Amino acid sequence: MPMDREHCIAMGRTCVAYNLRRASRLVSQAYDQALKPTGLKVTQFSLLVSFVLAPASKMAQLAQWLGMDRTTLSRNLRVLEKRGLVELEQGQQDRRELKVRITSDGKKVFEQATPLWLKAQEEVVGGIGQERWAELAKELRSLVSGLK
Amino acid sequence: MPMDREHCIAMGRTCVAYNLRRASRLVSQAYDQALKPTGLKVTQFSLLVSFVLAPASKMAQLAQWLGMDRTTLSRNLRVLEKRGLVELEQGQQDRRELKVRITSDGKKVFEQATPLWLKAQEEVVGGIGQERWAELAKELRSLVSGLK
DNA sequence: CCATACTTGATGTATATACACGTAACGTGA
DNA sequence: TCACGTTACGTGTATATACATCAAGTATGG
Repeated sequence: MPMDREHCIAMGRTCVAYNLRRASRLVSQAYDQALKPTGLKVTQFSLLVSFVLAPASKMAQLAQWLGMDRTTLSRNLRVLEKRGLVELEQGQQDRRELKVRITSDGKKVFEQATPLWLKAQEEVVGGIGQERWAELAKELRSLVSGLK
Repeated sequence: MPMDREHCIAMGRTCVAYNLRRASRLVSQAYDQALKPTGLKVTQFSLLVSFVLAPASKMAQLAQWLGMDRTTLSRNLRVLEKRGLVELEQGQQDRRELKVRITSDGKKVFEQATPLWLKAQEEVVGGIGQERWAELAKELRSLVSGLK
């Protein structure tokens, strides 16, 4: 395998991991900046959204849905728990299970964060327009639908 | 700001940060898996590519190009340096500057990694096809071109 | 020449991420 | 009922990421 300049340029332009990671670094920074008044990072905001969508869901299930390792979700949850934004409850039938629920404090912060999220969203999407982003998002989901 | 189900579904489908982060988690896992025999993660492979492309470049410059915080690059470099894949050299004129150069060991690992990278690349891109990915990548770059 | 502002990179701290491995609880067949 | 495999989650460890802050070198106006 050659290591010449042309080859490296081609890899930089085409590598899916590199291009996605770079984009997500930059985009996450924009959202984190916007959410700063709430003390939330966009990762945490996304988790709150998923708890509202799927209340009292099991962690493994949630992790699968988020395309995230179980243990990653576990640790990300602890951060929100420490801040009192979510509660973990042991399952009734199966005592191994942990159900996650957003607290009233969590709801408050979430509602405070939503307009800030929207501002970041508009700023970022504004670069290419909603239609192009909708198409892009669809393609992205298609790209990763076969993985894992 | 409402917190109803519809709203949350819409946020999940449209949030740029969430969709990019999710995609990059899944994609990175695929590449990391493929690169495992080399002990490299795809982030490290990408760094090696950039050192070949821009030999002896300054860290701040490189970080800017990679859309990465200076301090992130600094720490990621240390990992490669510990493994002896890159060397850091103090600048001649400006003693603050650090120039990064890939070592011969680094080249060896890079050449070993390249066919494995290609395999992951084909697996991931295969899901949608090269043309659609090329278009997608262009849109992605356009999306983030205004940030930072 | 020097005080000061600016540049370059490193450190402290915190979160995000995943793999390998460990532990407790559940289910099941003998 | 109990031994064993399976399932659900946590821990240890390592890397990735960024912000706030610090230290040192450089540039510049006086």
